[in-house]
Formats: sequence, structure tokens, C-alpha cells
Amino acid sequence: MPHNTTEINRQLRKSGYRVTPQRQLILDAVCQLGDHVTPEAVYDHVHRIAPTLSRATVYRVLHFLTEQRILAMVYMADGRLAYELAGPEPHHHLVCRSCDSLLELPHSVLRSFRRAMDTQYDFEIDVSHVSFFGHCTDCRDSAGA
Amino acid sequence: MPHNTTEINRQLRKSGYRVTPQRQLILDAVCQLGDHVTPEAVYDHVHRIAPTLSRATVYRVLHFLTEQRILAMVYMADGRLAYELAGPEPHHHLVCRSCDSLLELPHSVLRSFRRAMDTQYDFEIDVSHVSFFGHCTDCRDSAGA
DNA sequence: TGTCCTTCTGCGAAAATTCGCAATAACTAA
DNA sequence: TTAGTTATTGCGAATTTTCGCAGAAGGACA
Ligand SMILES: [Mn+2]
Ligand SMILES: [Mn+2]
Ligand SMILES: [Zn+2]
Ligand SMILES: [Zn+2]
Repeated sequence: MPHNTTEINRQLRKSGYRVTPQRQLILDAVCQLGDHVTPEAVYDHVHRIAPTLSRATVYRVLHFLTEQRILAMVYMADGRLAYELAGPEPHHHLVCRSCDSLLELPHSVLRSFRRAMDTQYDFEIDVSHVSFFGHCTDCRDSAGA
Repeated sequence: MPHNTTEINRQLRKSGYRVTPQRQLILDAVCQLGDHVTPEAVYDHVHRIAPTLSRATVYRVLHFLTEQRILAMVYMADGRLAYELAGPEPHHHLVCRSCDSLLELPHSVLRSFRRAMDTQYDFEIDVSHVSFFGHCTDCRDSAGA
């Protein structure tokens, strides 16, 4: 999952924010570590490269990059927060509570639901990265009842 | 939001769990404090009645009662966890990120979405209490762009 | 390149949440 | 009622996440 550094930097500066080595390191880390990266994993990774980079900064930057829609956050099955690079097109997940397997869904699965909320409640849902929990094919059979 | 104490107690004992004063106090607290109660609010409330009841117990019991489907948990706009009594029929929420207003949705709004996931992915979504975030009527107008 | 303004970071402390373990106490069955 | 089994609690420490503030540093402009 690479990211367009120069484009992101321009976007930040245009909004009055600054491009710092900490922000670049943390963004790189999320991209290298793959999908659904925890703050602690990010900290471990960047700490090797920049030992003075503090935990507080990791949390702050992850929040910040999420606000800027550069990262997307998601709750995992255990309730912890995780992050990943926000692609141009959102995607979502089905997470099995039994076997922890993870299915990826296209954004289109929520299209009709969003339209319904808009029509019925005049409410615009903002869903950039949602996980739905439940039970997958295999686990439904074995679970019984 | 009252709860059927004797029925809940029977259900717990039947499953091999125990009915303790701590569990009863915490459940009472959630019911009295209303919708979307935080662990800290529960602790403050029960601590007056039972000063030795520890914070760890509050967290453990809230998790436990959620597993038993007596409580339902939900993430609030600020990312914090909250709990409320799980009624016989689930409900959901639309939470405005701008003004924090909160709309309640009937479970039926997710019916067709659940059926679609079941049909297309053979995955049974378990949604007992979901919050969707976005922007309400009023805030959409003022926000512009 | 150097100055200035403001954003950002690092630090340490605080707050929130989880964990391990010994002691307590709820239920079961006599 | 009593004793035994074991789920549950309280405690203190560990871990995770947030906060406030003083100092560092990004970037706009000259
Ligand atoms: Mn994802
Ligand atoms: Mn609710
Ligand atoms: Zn499964
Ligand atoms: Zn609003």
C-alpha cells in the first residue's frame, strides 16, 4: 500500500498544516505494516527509526491523519482501534467473531442503505471504513442452534 | 428503563453464572442512568452505594452483561464506549458529528442489508446496537461545500 | 538566507482500561 | 444448615490512551 507523498504533503500545507518527519514516519509505518495496524505496532516500528518519537505523538498523528481522510480507522473484534491507508474508494469488512476471519466488502454494499437514511431521515451517513461483526459460513454450521 | 430482575437472575444461574450484589448494582445503575452510559458514570453511581466496589469490577461486569445480551454496547462520537439495557428489540442510532444530536432507528432499517450480506456472502451479521455517524439536516445546510 | 508566527512535538503526569492473583462468597448438594 | 466447589471480587500493578505545557521547528515572506 504505497501512498502519494507529494500529493499528501501539498494537501496538508494547503490546509495550513505542516509536514513533519514524525507524520511522514508514522504514515510510512502504517502503509508498510499493512491493513488494520494498531497504535502500539506503529510505535514499535517508528521507535526503531526515531527513538525520541513519543507515544503521544503516535496517537495524535493517527487521529490527525484520520481527520484529514488520509488514514481510516476501524474497530477490531476485540474492541481495539486500528488504522489503515484510506484508498480513494472506501471499503468495509465482515469480521467473524468465532474464527476472526475477515472479508472485504466494496463500498457499494452500503449504497442503498445510505440512500435510505438520506431519504427517510435527511441524514447523510459518513462511512469510510466500517466493520460488521457476526458469523461466517463455516462457523455458522459448527455453532449449531 | 426497568428490567425484569427475577428473569435475568434465572437466566444467569441457568448458565452457571452467579448473581452477585455487584452485578445487580451495576445493572441497576445502567438502567437508572438512562441511555448510553459510560463506565465512569456507572462507577461514580455505584461507588456512593458500595464504596468498596472496584473500577475493575465495573468494567468486567459491563463486559459480562453485554456477552449475556442483557446490556448492549455502542461507540459514541468521541470513540468512547457506552452501554444501555438491551431491549427485546434492537435499535440503532444516527449520530451527528457536528451537533452531537442523536436519532433512534428501528431495527428494521438494517433488515434488507442483513439479508443482502446473508445472501451474497453467506455471512450472518450480528447487529444489536449500531451507531452510524454523519451529518443531520441542520448541520448539512450550515456546513456548505 | 534569516526572521517571525504558529503549529507540533516531547515530556511527564494524569486518566482510562486491563491483568494476575489471593481472598471472598454464591450456589449446590448433602 | 453446613461444607465444598469454583465463579467472582478487590487490590495493586501494568498497560494503554489522553492532557497540559514549554520548547522545537515548519513554512511564509522578505
Ligand atoms: Mn480495511
Ligand atoms: Mn441506544
Ligand atoms: Zn468464522
Ligand atoms: Zn447536526
